[in-house]
Amino acid sequence: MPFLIVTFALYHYNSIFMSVVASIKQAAAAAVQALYQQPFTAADVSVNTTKPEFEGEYTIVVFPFTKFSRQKPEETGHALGAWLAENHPDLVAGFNVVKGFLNLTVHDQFWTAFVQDAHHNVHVGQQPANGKKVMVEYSSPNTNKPLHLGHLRNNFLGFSVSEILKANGNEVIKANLVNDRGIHICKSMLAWQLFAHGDTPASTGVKGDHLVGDYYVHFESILRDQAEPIISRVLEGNFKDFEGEQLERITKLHTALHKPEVQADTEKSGKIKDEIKELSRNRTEIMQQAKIMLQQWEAGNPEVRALWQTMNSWVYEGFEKTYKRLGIDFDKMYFESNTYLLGKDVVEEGLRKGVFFKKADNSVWIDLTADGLDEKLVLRGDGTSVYITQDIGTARLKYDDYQMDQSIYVVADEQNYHFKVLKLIMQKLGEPSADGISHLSYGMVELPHGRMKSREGTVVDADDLVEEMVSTAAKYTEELGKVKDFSEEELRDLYETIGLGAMKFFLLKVDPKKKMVFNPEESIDIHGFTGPFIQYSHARIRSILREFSAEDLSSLAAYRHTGSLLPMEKELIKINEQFGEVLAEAGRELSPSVIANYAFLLAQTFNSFYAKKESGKYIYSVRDAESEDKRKLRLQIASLTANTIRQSMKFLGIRVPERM
RNA sequence: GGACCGGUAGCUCAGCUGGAUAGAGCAGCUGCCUUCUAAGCAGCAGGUCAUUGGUUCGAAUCCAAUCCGGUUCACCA
Repeated sequence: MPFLIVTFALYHYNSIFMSVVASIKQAAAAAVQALYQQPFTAADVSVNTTKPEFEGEYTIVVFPFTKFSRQKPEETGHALGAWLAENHPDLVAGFNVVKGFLNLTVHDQFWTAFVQDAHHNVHVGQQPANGKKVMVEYSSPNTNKPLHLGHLRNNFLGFSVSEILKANGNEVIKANLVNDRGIHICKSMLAWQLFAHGDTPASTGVKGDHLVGDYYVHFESILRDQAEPIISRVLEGNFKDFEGEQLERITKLHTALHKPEVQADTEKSGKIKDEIKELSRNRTEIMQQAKIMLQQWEAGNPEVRALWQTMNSWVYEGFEKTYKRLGIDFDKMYFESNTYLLGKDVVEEGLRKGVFFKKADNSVWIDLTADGLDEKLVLRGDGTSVYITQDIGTARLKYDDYQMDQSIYVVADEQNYHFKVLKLIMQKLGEPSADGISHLSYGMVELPHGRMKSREGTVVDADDLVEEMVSTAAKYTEELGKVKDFSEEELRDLYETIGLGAMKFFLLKVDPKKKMVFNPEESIDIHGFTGPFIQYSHARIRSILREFSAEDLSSLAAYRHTGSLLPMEKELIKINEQFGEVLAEAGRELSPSVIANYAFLLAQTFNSFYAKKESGKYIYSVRDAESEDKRKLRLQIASLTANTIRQSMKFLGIRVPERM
């Protein structure tokens, strides 16, 4: 019979302990093997938390066992419960069976041992190193404009997932692939050249990324002005702005637009109009100039390169400030100006291997129709790269740099198709990095009135938003007046902690794959399922602990409660004990929202514990506990809860204050 | 049209590897500050889990079909 490792000795914070749920599962699997000689593993056992109306903490569903027990569910439950109570008396103190559910009462000693060892353990719930290396690429901004709301979800997700993976024992490399070249930055450069009269961040006092972004906006407005007459000419049937292939295309579009079936279909006609717009924009003088500038950049024109260097450096200075304020960091920066030519050699190899094929115009393709996708271009006829070519090359570069087991791309769900294709191509090429590629796809952040559109000026700027969140936090805090003795510096730090906490929590509490609506009023809320609620709960616990001396608190490490536990004492310890499982699940699912939900439950449970009143008395009072033993136990529980809240928020990238 | 994602309370979301009477927060309504921090707590009210069918001891959860919303299917990045 396989013996089980469920002893108190395991509860030492530098050793790996098994969670209660895992222990129960393993014990139950052993029970089934012993009682019914069935090969049953822990993973096959379904364990739930016991509903409050029944006695016990965890419940084993026994229906699956009745197949081979050949007994009624009740009888099977009793047999299983009796076996567990006899063979694991340390774990199972008692049981009852209701229909097909075996409710187990975990031995109080299990809980008290956990509190003793975990209450001051800053590594609670974490896993030791597992030897796996994971790269998380996130943020990946363009250098022509400042970060916006969409980037915030990306940044917080990427950072949080990285921290969660670290806590699960992985070595994590946080990477940022900056899109620092291309037509977009040339637009900013050109507009700056034409209109800035030499203005710099230093001369204007404008943050670098915003200054560059302002000229991008300037470019776009001029482009709009120049494109308008061309568009109207086209709509009137005057194509004098076009020649060659473009003329052919625009003529076709114009004809199509006037077909009655297209006129009736607003979606179709809208698409055609969009294409006409796009073609017209390309014919404007300013766009032509920008394109020339891009060619000069590619040819290495020293003046263009110098301007590019300068303006990018302004942007990086701005980004640096924003990242720092957000509490976001990276281990490795990649720049597209270094990677945009990569991938062509891989395509050559693929061509030789027969993974790709050439068309008559010399363009290179891959046929993915067998995989339910389309044919996909990987190299243009003139030998230049497309988006995916770069990504193929960059994937190889990253792997050459780090040989990681997994490479996670934090990118919005618009690009699901792209990453599916990328992984497939890498697999067909037999690249060692292929199987580790995964796309952490997240839904777009929308505003109450719809999607953000930069051309319509509905983009929410990240810096502005942070500023607004922080000042709102300041306003609330001042109204409550609880920290009047704080210094200027302490106050500023507190406002940052709360404002950013509210924003990060708001963006992380929802399942990443769901698109979300960003409602400014709700995101600033501090009540209910919010960051500040959890921060407040932490501050309150710290305030309780502050009543006790350092000696009092340090003596807790040697204390183990031996009496029985009251219901909410047990409940709180139980929830704290689940943190390890929660952290593991968040790692498996790459989902910070799992932790956000957990942290809220924990804070909420503590608040109930704190406020529980019977006949006018606070029955879980720490200070006025009914005995010295209970006082110590509750100090441990309070300390444990503050610790778990702090840790869980840390994995979301959110700080918790001592007072607020 | 194909592929992928979503549809759970008035609103925003948990729950989805099948388990007991579907949970939170917000908004609405009641109470509770001579309290270890009321940014809190306790309670009331609010549901055809998009629809239909199937699988089984058991379905919000799995399967199929349908309906609605989104994204995508560029020699843009």
